[in-house]
Amino acid sequence: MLGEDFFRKDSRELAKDLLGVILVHKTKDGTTSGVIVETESYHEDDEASHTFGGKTRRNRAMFGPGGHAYVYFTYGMHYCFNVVAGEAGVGEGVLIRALKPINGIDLMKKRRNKNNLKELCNGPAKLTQAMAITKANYGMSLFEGGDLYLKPPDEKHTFSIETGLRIGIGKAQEKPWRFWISDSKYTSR
DNA sequence: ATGGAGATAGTCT
DNA sequence: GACTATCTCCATC
Repeated sequence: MLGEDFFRKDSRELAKDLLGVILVHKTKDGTTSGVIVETESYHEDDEASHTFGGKTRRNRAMFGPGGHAYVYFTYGMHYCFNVVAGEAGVGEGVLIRALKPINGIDLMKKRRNKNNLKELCNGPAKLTQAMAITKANYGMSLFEGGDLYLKPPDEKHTFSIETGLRIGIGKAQEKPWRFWISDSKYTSR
């Protein structure tokens, strides 16, 4: 499992470091996991960030210390999962946008009601559905032995990282703060 | 392959 | 009361 220090860095740096990392969630129905292949960074100076206007009830987890989960509910039906970055007091984090499924694929198919492997986790709200991440995971630590955690890749594999414009936001779209593994077939677009 | 509308509810002004 | 860090379905090309 990745330790606390891994998360104590700038959100843009963390967004790149999270690519290739494995996200694991254990539930009573089984365990699901996948390789992170697409991320987006958000911080306080970013007009599009939930933390841009300061601390509120909804975003308070992002102002906590790095390595915790920030889960938000949006569009009346979707959850999205973020990894909080940096030091306590700074509101920054990384949105996990897409995964390559590894374990618990049958469970993911059942939860998503889809059979195509590429359709299971190729979007921020899709992966939370496939892995059963909800507001119950809000604020949870990702490095203290809980059911939701991150671990380094099994094997050292090399890949190149591409950077580009963010997706699905109204403000500050022009900021190149989306990162993905360039040859992955499991990204959101 | 691409595009638009609708669903649906929590959060903030 | 408006907006949303989205997805799915159905239309048309």
